[in-house]
Amino acid sequence: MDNPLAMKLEQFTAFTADERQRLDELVSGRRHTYAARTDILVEGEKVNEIHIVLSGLAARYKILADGSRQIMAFLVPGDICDVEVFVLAEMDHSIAALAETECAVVPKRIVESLLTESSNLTRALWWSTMTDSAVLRERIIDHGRRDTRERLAHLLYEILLRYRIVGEAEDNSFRFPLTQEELADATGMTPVHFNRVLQELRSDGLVEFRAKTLRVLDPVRLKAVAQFNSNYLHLDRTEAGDGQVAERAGDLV
Amino acid sequence: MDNPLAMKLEQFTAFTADERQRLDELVSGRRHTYAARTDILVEGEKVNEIHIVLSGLAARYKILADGSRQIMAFLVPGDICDVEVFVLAEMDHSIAALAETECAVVPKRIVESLLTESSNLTRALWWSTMTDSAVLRERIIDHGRRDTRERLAHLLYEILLRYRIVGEAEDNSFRFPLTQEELADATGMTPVHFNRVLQELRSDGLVEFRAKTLRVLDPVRLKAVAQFNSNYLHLDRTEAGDGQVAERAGDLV
DNA sequence: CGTTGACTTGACGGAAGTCAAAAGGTGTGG
DNA sequence: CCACACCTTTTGACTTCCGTCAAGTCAACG
Repeated sequence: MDNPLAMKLEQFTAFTADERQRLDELVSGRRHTYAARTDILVEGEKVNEIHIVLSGLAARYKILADGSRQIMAFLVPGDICDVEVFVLAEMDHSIAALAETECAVVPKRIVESLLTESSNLTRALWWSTMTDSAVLRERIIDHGRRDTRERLAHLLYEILLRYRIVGEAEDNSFRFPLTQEELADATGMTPVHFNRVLQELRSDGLVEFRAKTLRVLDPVRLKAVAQFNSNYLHLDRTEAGDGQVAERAGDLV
Repeated sequence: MDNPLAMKLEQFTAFTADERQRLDELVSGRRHTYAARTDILVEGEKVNEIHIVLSGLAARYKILADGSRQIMAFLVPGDICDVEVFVLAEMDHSIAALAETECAVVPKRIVESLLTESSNLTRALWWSTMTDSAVLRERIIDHGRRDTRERLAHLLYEILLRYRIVGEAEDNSFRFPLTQEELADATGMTPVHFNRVLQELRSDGLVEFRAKTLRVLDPVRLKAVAQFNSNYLHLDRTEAGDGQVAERAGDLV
């Protein structure tokens, strides 16, 4: 099986055969499959393993007092659910599997020993954490200063790139198994209004979203509508020095 | 002079005399004072030092194509502007001093060597980074699912706690030198609407904001209005085992 | 005393929320 | 294999919150 974590981290740096093997060991140990709409981690939980998404789709979320939910981030294959376990006492938010989701479950001491052995892997993990933060910041911009149409376009374009990186959207079409209500919870809209905005993007010929599959029909115009600038995803791999740009994300960056 | 970085990190763990001295060295080297409304770092810049805010107030922001600005985070004394320099090629957003702001400017190799020497300091830096992410997530919730009144209350209460941690808001009152327009850019409102929301909080006897000073008149009710739960700031210092809870933030947590 | 920048107020418009119901899909059990 | 229940998506009518535009006040400062 391919290793989405390694595929993602290769956007940052090249690995030696040994490092690559370490990354493979990381995802080839214990695994757990979470059913659709079940929690992987809940707010307040003390965690002793890290969870790496291998397939499926998960989301960080919080439920407020009035029952409303905000999804703060999506976790696609290759994403790590809980790097914070190394230093934080307990989860400050929950993570749910939106569809059936398989995770590698790695005891934190395994990761710790791996980090002391390879500074390159340590740096790759830092890179992953820093880009996760950049994605959160971009979400704040989405909510604060982009109208709902731009906001949805921006989120979908980002998701497209992230799926491309792990090789799951070769033809700009990928399995995206969630409901409009869940996307509304991520974009800060009501389901009703979300539906109207989605219909706009559809009738403009930008995207198609049917049967749990998202197809981006016109990436160039979608990117323009979103005023998307991919710099915050840090896909340029400058260290490599070979001028190679975001291999798998391709011309969309 | 006191060391706001150390004060903040002590919320996470206790330091040995040696570690404490290392932290003091960190802020006692080269310094730079930035005038109000000048950039500390700009998007696209390649950075080779880290900047630690010692006094004043700064903000992470991005300007969009239509000229609107979104402030994604405030940087108060003790906050680090750019941990990402260790792995990211260039800044994906800008940081501006909102008031006159003094920063410690530390070459990144100094920090790197410090991190290899003390795993406790490394963990403290991780804690700081992870809580920064948690703050970003909370901002997403603010924008996505809280109305403007709750959103402003939430932001102000968080800022109050963060100033208390570094010893600058003993009496729930602190210097907060920015304009309503800047706060509007942080809360995703127009200046006009921001002004009305602020007036509401004022007339409810919750806060006072005059002469660049914010005074929280009724922290208990402000916290209730914001539906504030401080868990995401991770001020509990569980490792210490002495049951000591958020010393300087005190009863507000 | 006039200029400037920040704050405030009012009137109005529009984007998004709310409420309610209908239509379309999907899975399950009889 | 159909019927039913249930969930998701869609549509319509109405409301509300917030943005927009414009003018006016106020304090600081040269």
